[in-house]
Amino acid sequence: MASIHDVARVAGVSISTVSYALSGKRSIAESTRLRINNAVEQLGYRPNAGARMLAGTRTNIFALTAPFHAETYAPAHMAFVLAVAQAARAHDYDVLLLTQDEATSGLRRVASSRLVDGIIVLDVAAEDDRVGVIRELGTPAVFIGIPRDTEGLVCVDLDFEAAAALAISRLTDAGHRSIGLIGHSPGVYARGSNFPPRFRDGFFSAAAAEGVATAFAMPERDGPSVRAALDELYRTLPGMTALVLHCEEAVQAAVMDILRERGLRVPEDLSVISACASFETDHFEPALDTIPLVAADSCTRAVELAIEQVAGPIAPRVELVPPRFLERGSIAPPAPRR
Amino acid sequence: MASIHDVARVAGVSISTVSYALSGKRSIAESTRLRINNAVEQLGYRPNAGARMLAGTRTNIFALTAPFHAETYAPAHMAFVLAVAQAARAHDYDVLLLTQDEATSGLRRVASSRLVDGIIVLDVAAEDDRVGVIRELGTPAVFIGIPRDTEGLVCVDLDFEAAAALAISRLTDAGHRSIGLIGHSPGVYARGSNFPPRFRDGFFSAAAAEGVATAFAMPERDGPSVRAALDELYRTLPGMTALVLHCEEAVQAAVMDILRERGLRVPEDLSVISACASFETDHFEPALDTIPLVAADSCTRAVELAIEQVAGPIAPRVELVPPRFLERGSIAPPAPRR
DNA sequence: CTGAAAGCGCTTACAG
DNA sequence: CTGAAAGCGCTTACAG
Repeated sequence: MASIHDVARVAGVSISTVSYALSGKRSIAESTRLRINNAVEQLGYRPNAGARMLAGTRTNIFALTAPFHAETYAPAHMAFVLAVAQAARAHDYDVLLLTQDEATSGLRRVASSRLVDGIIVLDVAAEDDRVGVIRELGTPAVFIGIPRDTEGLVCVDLDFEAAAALAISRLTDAGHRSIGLIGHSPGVYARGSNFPPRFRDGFFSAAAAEGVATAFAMPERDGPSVRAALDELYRTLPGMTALVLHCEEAVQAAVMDILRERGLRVPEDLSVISACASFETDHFEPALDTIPLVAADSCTRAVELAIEQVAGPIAPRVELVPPRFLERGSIAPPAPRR
Repeated sequence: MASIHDVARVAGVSISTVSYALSGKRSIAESTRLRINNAVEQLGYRPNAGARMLAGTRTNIFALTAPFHAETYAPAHMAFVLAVAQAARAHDYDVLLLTQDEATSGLRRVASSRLVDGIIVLDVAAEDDRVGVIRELGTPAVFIGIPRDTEGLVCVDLDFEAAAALAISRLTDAGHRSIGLIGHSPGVYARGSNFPPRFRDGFFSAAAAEGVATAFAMPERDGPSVRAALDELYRTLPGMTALVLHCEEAVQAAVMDILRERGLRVPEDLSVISACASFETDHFEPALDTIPLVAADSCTRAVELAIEQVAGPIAPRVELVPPRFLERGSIAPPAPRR
């Protein structure tokens, strides 16, 4: 494997000139740069990663801690993992994957061995063991999600409260006064994941502010459970004219199937919004108005903030990404009572 | 951050003794070892990762190339990614995640910069660009999956052909002579992923060898498409008494729903086997006999083979993991024709 | 059982 | 615009 000495010899310069030419950290005569580039090309030279880490001030690796539990919804989880990896690569960073059985010890290990420059934290729980470890380590870190105590932390996330309020306001604008919410399974809330309660609470408080009647159900992902959830909503809210879905793709699909099966038309008989889903919602029949959870939005910003921290300390903060609304025609004025 | 020199000073020994004490590569007097361990503890010493990479012969990092496409089934993909990460950690290896937009260039980058000791390849296509790059690089690599041309490669995978044959033989043992197969969506086969055709072809050839009548359908994941697939199977195979499912969880769930809805009892009216699924199948009603795709099996073995290769070249090979059968009572003798 | 020293391949002040 | 050299923090022959 060619080293920087080989390149220097072939190009007829010193190794420091090669290093500076490649890093761009000082100006190099055009002719010199050309000879160096030719030598690099000819030898297939790539700087040794270990030597760079040791001599330089950074490793160009971020740790990604993304615990995966029984309740984790794989497609959304995957979308965030990939979005982090892609955002990192855009800044010449690689991503080291840490698993849940090493959640806190893995952070200690990679940070104190200087294997990584910083940490991106996914799947944040309200009470999250990783918070304490990261405070203690002092390593640059960004949370994608919001723990209960954000003291001293840098956090980025979709504004789930605002997303819920946006759903409510779109529906009230159309005249709806009785709105149901289908959330995740009870296990997801019990697990302590940070965003489902944020959406739920945002939903209830926005609805209360508007004086709107609400009902809430948390089905499991099987058909019978979804059917029961819909029954429950109609029972507690007989005049329900609109429905907000904040749940997995399979559950949303099941809801649409069941509505169709019962002859309930969307939006004529029921207006429906899909909120904070990380999957496409335009293949539903009909396509649903959606407030998307765009993994790339939060992850791109998280990587930027991590890189800022590598350069030097920044002020702790909680950055909320404003929700967007994609209109597809699944909202209509409420039908007269049947 | 404490260095090996600090440890040596506190313990009153040379740095080489510290290094050997920690690596266990030569015997150390009990009293010396104790002083060193105390110093390590007291200083919170962790060897610098970059220095180890540079001075040592290995980085203790594997690259994991796991491209993710529109057709990728996230839960299975995730299961394999995690299984690789866990298996790697069990051997003190970390995992660097490579994304699809850098599939081949990323391999070149991490291998020739000596950032990783080897490569684990997931989501292998029959014709896979990564095969050529890996042959050319000569870096230790293990494919989890089997490309068309395995010349010079080390591959591990579940024996999908044997799994299909096992499904057929269990059903023929019970007396079935007309067996349907519900496979993945056509896009999965078109994408060139290696295992779906292996299962399908194994199914057809085992059935042919037994003189069994077959039918095959490839639904999309929506309810209507699954319904149509079942209709198609019953139309082409009116005497169908058994069904093999080799498809996503949502599709398997939909099949069970539709059977129930049509009053078809499992196993009394139809025997069903779930084959090569990486998710649990015991929550179905009834629980299904299953030939599981156990991510940990292939991934553990893949990591072992990668580590062997780091120590020195090994013979190219294709290792097939034999399928297992989990009996749960969803097979019965065929019912008399209705 | 232990130590002194070379060397891994870079980066970056220091010097001109 | 360029070079000689120190140093990053380890591992590992070499020597005793």
